[in-house]
Amino acid sequence: MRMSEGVEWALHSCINLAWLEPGEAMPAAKLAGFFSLPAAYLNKQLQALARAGILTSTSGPRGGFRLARASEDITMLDVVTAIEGAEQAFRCEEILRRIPGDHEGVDYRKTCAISQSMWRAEMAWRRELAGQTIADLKRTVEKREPATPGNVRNRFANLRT
Amino acid sequence: MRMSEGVEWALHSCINLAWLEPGEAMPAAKLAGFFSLPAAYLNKQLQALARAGILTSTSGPRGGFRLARASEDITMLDVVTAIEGAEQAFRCEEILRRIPGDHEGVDYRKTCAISQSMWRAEMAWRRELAGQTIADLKRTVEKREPATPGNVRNRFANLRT
DNA sequence: GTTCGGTTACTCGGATATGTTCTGTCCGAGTGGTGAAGG
DNA sequence: CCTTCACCACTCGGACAGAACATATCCGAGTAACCGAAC
Repeated sequence: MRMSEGVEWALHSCINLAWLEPGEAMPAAKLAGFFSLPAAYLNKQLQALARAGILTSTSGPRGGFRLARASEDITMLDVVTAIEGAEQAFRCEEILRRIPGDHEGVDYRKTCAISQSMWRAEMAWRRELAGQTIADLKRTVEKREPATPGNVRNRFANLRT
Repeated sequence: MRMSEGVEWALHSCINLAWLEPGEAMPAAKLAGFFSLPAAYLNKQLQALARAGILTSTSGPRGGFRLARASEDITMLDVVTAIEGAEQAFRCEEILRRIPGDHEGVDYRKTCAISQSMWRAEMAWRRELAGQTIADLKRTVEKREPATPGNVRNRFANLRT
């Protein structure tokens, strides 16, 4: 069970976008250059965020990506779900159904004790992620390193390509 | 992010083992036959549980697998960890380190705000799983369907191969 | 000076390869039971 | 009848393929800025 590395990239990029001027767009190539990431692949992750309604994309010169809504309204869970998909990590295959007998009208994904416990655990995980927004992360960093927003904007301005 | 299907198999098999006579061993082929699973592949998962100290294995006739300790002392987290490995799902690649500057003595896996939040979420997930033992699952099923332990033993007795 | 239109550079978006992990299969090493032979 | 021993079926354990997914790359469609010419 391994989470895609794209989640880390997406979260960092969202925070960086939150530090830009409101309405300012940043192309994927620059967002990738910030962390020396492969541009085309980060682009793919950002597309997923756009499809999920977290970012909006603009084509052409001075285009790029920007946050589709306030950073207070984007949770970490939103980003994780956009990249990883909405499905649970544990997917009950209902192997109980493979025992001979009557399984009519039974959904073991809901009734199997194992499935229920796994679901509870996953909900606890989601609850934690849903309780943390991009704005929260931003605030945490700014409190520790107040110079960060300025540094980020500077680095973007000086990035070649 | 997808959890191995082997986790589901392993948990169901552990519960089945808990319903056997104390000290009774069950070969992988029968444990697999119970759910019509591929025997060799389930065997592989059970080997992982044995390596983790959850099961003990015996070779030769009348051999097989049995629980290495009381079902009260085997948590769902133990089983998940045995199959999936001990590593976190989210693995911080420390992309912050790829920004020019001084990163001497900094471990972003511990200090990065994103990594910390992901870690908290994962701990919440683990806490849930660690709070549920095989004995708990067993009790839940027995309460709903008291005939299950007998049915399971019967099915094992009548299984060919 | 203003407007219009063509050109151009830029950006996203999806289609296409490559590598890694999960899934599934196979066969050999070791083990304990079993049964026949001998005392 | 009891003991001994060789044989054999059984079981795990790890080595070996195939499928699915994540990673990485490339190129085309569309768009907005820009520049020059005409009015």
